[in-house]
Amino acid sequence: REVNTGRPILGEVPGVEVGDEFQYRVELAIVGIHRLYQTGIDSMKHNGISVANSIVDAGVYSGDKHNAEVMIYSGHGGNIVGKNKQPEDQKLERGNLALKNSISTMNPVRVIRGWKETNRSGKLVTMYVYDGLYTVNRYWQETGPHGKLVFMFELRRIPGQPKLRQKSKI
Amino acid sequence: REVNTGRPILGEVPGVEVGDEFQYRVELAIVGIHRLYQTGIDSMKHNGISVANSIVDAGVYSGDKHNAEVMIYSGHGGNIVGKNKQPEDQKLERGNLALKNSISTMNPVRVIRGWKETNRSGKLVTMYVYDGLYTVNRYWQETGPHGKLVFMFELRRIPGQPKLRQKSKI
DNA sequence: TAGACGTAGA
DNA sequence: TCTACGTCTA
Repeated sequence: REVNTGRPILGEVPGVEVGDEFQYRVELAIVGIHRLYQTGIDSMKHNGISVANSIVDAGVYSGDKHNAEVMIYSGHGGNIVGKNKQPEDQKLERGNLALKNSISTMNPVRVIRGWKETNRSGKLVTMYVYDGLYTVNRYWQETGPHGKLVFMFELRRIPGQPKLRQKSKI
Repeated sequence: REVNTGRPILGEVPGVEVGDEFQYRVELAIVGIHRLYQTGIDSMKHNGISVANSIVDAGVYSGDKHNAEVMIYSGHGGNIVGKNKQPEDQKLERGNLALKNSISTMNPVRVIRGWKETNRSGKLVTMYVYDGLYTVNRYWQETGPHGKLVFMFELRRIPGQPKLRQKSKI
């Protein structure tokens, strides 16, 4: 089967339900809930402007927080993670701009959460779970640990969706 | 299905035949003919020394040549491809050392060849084909276009294998 | 911890 | 052309 069948989707993706788990980013791309292999913020043109349609929160940025209703998500860029790169202020472009635009358009954003766990082979694997639809409430800038500006986005889970309950481990 | 079931294999991999085609590097890892996602040279310990068990020739290095019987393959390291990196002399380590060791052990090395083609959707995709088993005959150093030393390996296809004939396009 | 002939989308 | 919360082995 080909990766990325069809156009990017805003909102619910047919056949994918809250709580569905995946092991690889490529699976997210195949089922269509997040097309990008590495990038955390996926975006698309909607009525002429770029809006976010999905994000992956792999829990790698210290500023990120997640509870049942509200999550705080860091923008990308500025090489926060990168090794031998100089950190820079994040810019309001690409995914960051898309997330900002989604505040006014109030479009649903799919949220996928990732975490690490040890499978029965004793191997550390990354797991991803589809958390459901969120809207973006607001954004601001913070100074990161490296002294450079980082965008922060607050998202709120759209009410009425099934509660997220992790399936049995492996 | 998990990536990398079992231990690395030297020589033929059950279920994989000359001419079998793949679209993604991850598929090579899954079937077990080349475990590494990006690295061109896969190696393993055999009788205590590191030998090469498979290589992927994606045709990206100008020094590489391939005909029906003999192929010339560049070593890795030195950031030949990298963008904003300074090129360096390649070192006789990792995959380069493994390929050199395979000269004296005369162990079979699986060769996978890659190329780019346009599918019917008009999208440029990379394809890989399993070419069969080779032995490493000799190696030497050359000065690359960037003025740094590059290892070159000459491999010869083991006789008696089916001829490689590409399957029909898509 | 770092390296590697990856991938797709902007 | 370049970015990106990848993913593996050593």
